[in-house]
Amino acid sequence: MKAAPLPPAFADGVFAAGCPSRTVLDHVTSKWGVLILVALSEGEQRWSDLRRRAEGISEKMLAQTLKTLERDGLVSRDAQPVIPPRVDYSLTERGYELSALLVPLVAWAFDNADEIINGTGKAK
Amino acid sequence: MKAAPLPPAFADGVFAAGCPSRTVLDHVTSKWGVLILVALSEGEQRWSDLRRRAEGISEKMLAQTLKTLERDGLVSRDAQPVIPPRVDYSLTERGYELSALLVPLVAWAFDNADEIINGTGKAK
DNA sequence: CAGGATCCCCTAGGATACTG
DNA sequence: CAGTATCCTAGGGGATCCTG
Repeated sequence: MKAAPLPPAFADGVFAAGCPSRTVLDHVTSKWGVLILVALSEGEQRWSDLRRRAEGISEKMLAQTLKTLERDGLVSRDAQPVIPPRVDYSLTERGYELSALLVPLVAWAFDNADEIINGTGKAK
Repeated sequence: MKAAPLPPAFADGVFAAGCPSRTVLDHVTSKWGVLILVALSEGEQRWSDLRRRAEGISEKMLAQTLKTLERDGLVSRDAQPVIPPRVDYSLTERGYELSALLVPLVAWAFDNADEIINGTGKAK
């Protein structure tokens, strides 16, 4: 099976141990990173929305993931000074760009999950 | 920022705790899974090639990653009964399909890594 | 409501040595 | 060459309690 590989320009760097892309990939493809990014691709959402949306996520991990993504400039945080507090999260332009790549990946995983995990038929 | 979200059909399942896609995503977006898949998108490669290519990977993790991907039907293993041993790895059709989604992601990470990590300007 | 702060566990992942 | 077998640890990630 031959393929559409990485442009040769990337071929060097991407596999290098010290390449910053390693870090970015780690953040972005972390257990919850993907889900949060994809969830936000549907538009601005509140903390509690995300908490319920990404079923199974702990408060700690939601906070941590959000903070990392914010530092990376992928997610923007809008805290409103009201009581009770209200904080909305949304994608930055760059985050949106990324989510456009992530959404097809997640959709693919969803489509193929059954066959991959349960070996339900080889057809495709 | 509004977006091209997941088709509503996926919206439910993907975020559910028990969804098999969680497992698939974990395998595929694992630290080394992405790199191996992308490396193989360039064509069949030997164990030792991959070991050198994915700079920093340990033998243990290479073996483990390859085995998981093989079980998932994404990578196929071709062991030739010669001395010294020679084993080639390549993508299955499904793995190839997946790599087509992964390659742009890695390329994006590579392009944006510097600005994300070092905050080198906001321009794009 | 939206988190911080703590404590703790588990396992992904590294290092090293050995083998068919 | 292409792995397995062991041992070991950093930190990803969960549970719980606290607060502006």
